[in-house]
Amino acid sequence: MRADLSSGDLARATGKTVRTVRFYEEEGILTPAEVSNGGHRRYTKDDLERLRLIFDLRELGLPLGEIRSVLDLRSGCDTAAELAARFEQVLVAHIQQAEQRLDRLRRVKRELTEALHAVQERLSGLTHRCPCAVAAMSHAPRIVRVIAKSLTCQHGNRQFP
Amino acid sequence: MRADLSSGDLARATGKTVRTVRFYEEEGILTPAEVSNGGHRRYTKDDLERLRLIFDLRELGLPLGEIRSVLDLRSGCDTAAELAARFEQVLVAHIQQAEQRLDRLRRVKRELTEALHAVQERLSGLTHRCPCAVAAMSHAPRIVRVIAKSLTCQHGNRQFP
DNA sequence: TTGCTCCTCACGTCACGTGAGGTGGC
DNA sequence: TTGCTCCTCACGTCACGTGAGGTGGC
Repeated sequence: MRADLSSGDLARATGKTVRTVRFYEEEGILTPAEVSNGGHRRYTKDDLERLRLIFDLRELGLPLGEIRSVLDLRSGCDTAAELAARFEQVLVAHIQQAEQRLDRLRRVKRELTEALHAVQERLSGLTHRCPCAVAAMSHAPRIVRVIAKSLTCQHGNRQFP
Repeated sequence: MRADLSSGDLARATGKTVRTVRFYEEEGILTPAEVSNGGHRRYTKDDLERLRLIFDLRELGLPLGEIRSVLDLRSGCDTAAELAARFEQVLVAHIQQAEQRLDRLRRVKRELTEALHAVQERLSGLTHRCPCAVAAMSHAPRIVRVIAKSLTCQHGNRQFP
């Protein structure tokens, strides 16, 4: 397999920086396939795939140490069967991590969306063109309540400028 | 409103550490409602809500600087209408952020799930009880391909121990 | 009075970012 | 030969973690 990708190519292909690629090398999780006489690194398509996997696992919130142990799954396994079992174990654990993150993110997105709708509905009425009116709603979304605490208007008991 | 929550209460209620709460105070985004004579902080229920919002926005990947500007939305707005407009703008932007994160996470989770199924299916057959057999599949999931690169077995051209 | 919690420094860490100054390669 | 990319230090930063040593409050 040809090693014809530079560190800049990896950075462009993944949307990250050259520094990040270099840092992963310092941490021992992505070694270039070749290094030229002048010190320029050369990577293969497989290295790019490995890098993409690293970013995927980072997206799940895994620290580099855990990612290293996933990538090094083989060492520490004496038989193919043991490797297969550990592989399955790792996959199940990280799918769970992904689910938990997804649940939290979905909840946050739902709250923000509810806030947006509440703000848009209330502000389309002409009577109260101030967010404090939205905050006064029963069951106003959290972000509306919190932002409203740090402000007031003529309808409240403090003054909005 | 009674300020009867300690920093430890906030930590317990959110599942984070006291140090994090203190750090947010250092950064000026969560000030205790009261401080006792002996220096002990006291927070209200509203402070807890504010803290929860901060964690929600952190979940979206917002840095503390941006969170500060969201919480300080009021300052810099001269009229209620301007505040409402900015509020809407911020909500739309952060809902988009959440969608992008959700998309990436869903993709990663799907890949891990496909990998798990591939590993389980292939390994239930008795012919090839080694993950290298899974990696040989057409369109094997990325994590399988990458892990397989750093290992081999009797079926490959290198040796699995 | 006894614990448990809380306090204040202050240094450590993780995952990079950001120049400064110099060289390689199509 | 001229740029553009890549290189190596090396210090900075962001969001906390982690003790050490001391005090507060039900």
